[in-house]
Amino acid sequence: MKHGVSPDTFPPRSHEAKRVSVVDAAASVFCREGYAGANIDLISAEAGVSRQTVYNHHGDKENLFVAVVRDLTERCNAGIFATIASFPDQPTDLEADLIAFAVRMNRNCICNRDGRFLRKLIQAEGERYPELFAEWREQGPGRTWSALAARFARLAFAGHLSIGDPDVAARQFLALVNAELQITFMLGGTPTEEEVLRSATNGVRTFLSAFARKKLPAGKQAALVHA
Amino acid sequence: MKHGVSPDTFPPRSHEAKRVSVVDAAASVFCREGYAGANIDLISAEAGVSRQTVYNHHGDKENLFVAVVRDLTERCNAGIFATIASFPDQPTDLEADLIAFAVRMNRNCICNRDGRFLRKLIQAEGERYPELFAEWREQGPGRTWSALAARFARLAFAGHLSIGDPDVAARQFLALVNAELQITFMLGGTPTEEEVLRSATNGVRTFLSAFARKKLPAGKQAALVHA
DNA sequence: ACAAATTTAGACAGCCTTGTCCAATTCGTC
DNA sequence: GACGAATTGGACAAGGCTGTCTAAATTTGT
Repeated sequence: MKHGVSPDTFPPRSHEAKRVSVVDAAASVFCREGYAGANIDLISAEAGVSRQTVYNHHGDKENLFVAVVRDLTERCNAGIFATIASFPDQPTDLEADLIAFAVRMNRNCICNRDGRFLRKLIQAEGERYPELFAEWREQGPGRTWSALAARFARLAFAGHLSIGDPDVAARQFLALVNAELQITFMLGGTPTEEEVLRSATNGVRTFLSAFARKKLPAGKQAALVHA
Repeated sequence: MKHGVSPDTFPPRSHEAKRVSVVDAAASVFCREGYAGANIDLISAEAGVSRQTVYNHHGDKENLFVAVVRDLTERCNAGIFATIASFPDQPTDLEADLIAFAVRMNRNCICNRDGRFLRKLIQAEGERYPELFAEWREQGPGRTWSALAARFARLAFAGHLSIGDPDVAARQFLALVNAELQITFMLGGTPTEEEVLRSATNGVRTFLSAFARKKLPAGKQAALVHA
C-alpha cells in the first residue's frame, strides 16, 4: 500500500520512458512531501524503477528537482499558449464564448496535474531557487498575461468590450474566473467540472458587467490606474 | 549569521515569553524550510532558546507544528474580523471607502506576516493534517466570506449596489482586489504599499463597474448562477 | 536570601537519508 | 543467439535529525 500507485508490477519500458516515469513520480512526491521530505526510495518505488536508475538519470536530488520544475514549466506553458490560441477573437456569443474559453483555461492549464504541481512547487520552494523561478516567471505569467491582454485589446478594438488597461483586464479576468476555486487550490484539490463551470460562468458575467461596451451611467471610470 | 535574527544576545524573558518566541521562530522556519526541512536546532537558535526548552514546551515536532498553525489561525481570524468590522456600511464615497477597506484587508490580514505564513503552511502541509485544516477552513474562509457577503447584501439592500448573489460578490471582491498581487504571493514576497493600493483601486473600480446600481443596457445579467 | 522551577549545554542512541559501489540480471539490437 | 548497455537489488559509509538524559547554571517566587 504505497499511496495510489498503479498495480504492483510494471510492464517493461524503454530508457526514455523510464526517464519520464521518474520525473513524473518525482513531481508527485515532491509536491506531496515537499523537497526535504521527498526521499529517493519513495520516488523510485512510485516510478517503478530502482533507486540506482534515478541516480543514473539525474545525478542527485537537487538535479532531479530542477528537471521536474523545468519539465512542468515547459508543459504548462505549452498548454497555456495552446489554450490562448483558442481565444474567441470573433465571438458570436461573447458571454458563452468567454465562458467556454475560461473553462478550457482552467481545465487544461490551471486545474490539471501539471498546473497544480507547478504552482505548489513554486509556492513551496520558489524562494530557494530564485534563478529557476525567475525563469518561469518570465516565460510563464509574463508572457501569458501580455498574450491574453493582447486578445482583450483586440476585442475592445473590435468594439466588443470597453477596456481601460488591457493588462489589468487580463489579470482581473483570470482572478474572477478562478474566484470560487481558491480554497480548493489552497488544499491542493481538484475542483469538479461543475465547480469550474460555475466559477467561470459567474466570473465571466461579472467581467462582462464591468467591461461590456455600454453607455456609462455617470462620467465615472474614465480610465483605470496605470502606473 | 543566522538569517535576520536580532543581535547575538537575548535579554532575559519570562516562561510565557519564551513560548511565544518559540512559536514565532517555528512559524518562520516551517514556512521557509517546509515541515520536513525544518529542524529543531534551527528553530531554537532562531528563538534564542536552547533545544531542550523547545521540547519542554511543546513535546515534539508535530505538536509544535500544530501549535504554530493554531496560533496563526487564531491571530489571522482575529485580524480578519476586526477588519470586516470596519466595512463601510454607510459609505459617503463608495469607491473611496471600498478601496480603503480593501487596503486594510490586504495590509492587516493577507499581506502581513501571519497571513503569508498561514497561507503557505496550508498550501504546503494542508493535505497532511486534514482535521487541522478543516478546522481552519470552517472558522476562517467560511465565516469570512459569509460575514463579508452579509455586508455586501446590506449595501445592496440600502441601494448602493446591485448584486445577484452576495456570496459570489464577496468572493469576487476579494479576488479582484488581490488580482495584481498573485505572483508576489506565489513567491512568498510582500507587495509594496503602492502595489496594494493599485491592486485595490483597480479591483474596486472593476467591482463597482459590475455591481454599482445602474440601469442595465439590455435585459442581460438578470440573475447570477447559484447552485 | 532561599527553595523550587526552569533553562542550558552537551552527550547520546536510534533512526533515516543520501549517494556510491558492485555483481548479477535483463534489455535492446544486431 | 550474442554482445554491449542499461537496470537491479543489495550492501555500505557518512552525515543529519529527533528525542532523551544528565548535571550545572540560572531564574522566579516568597
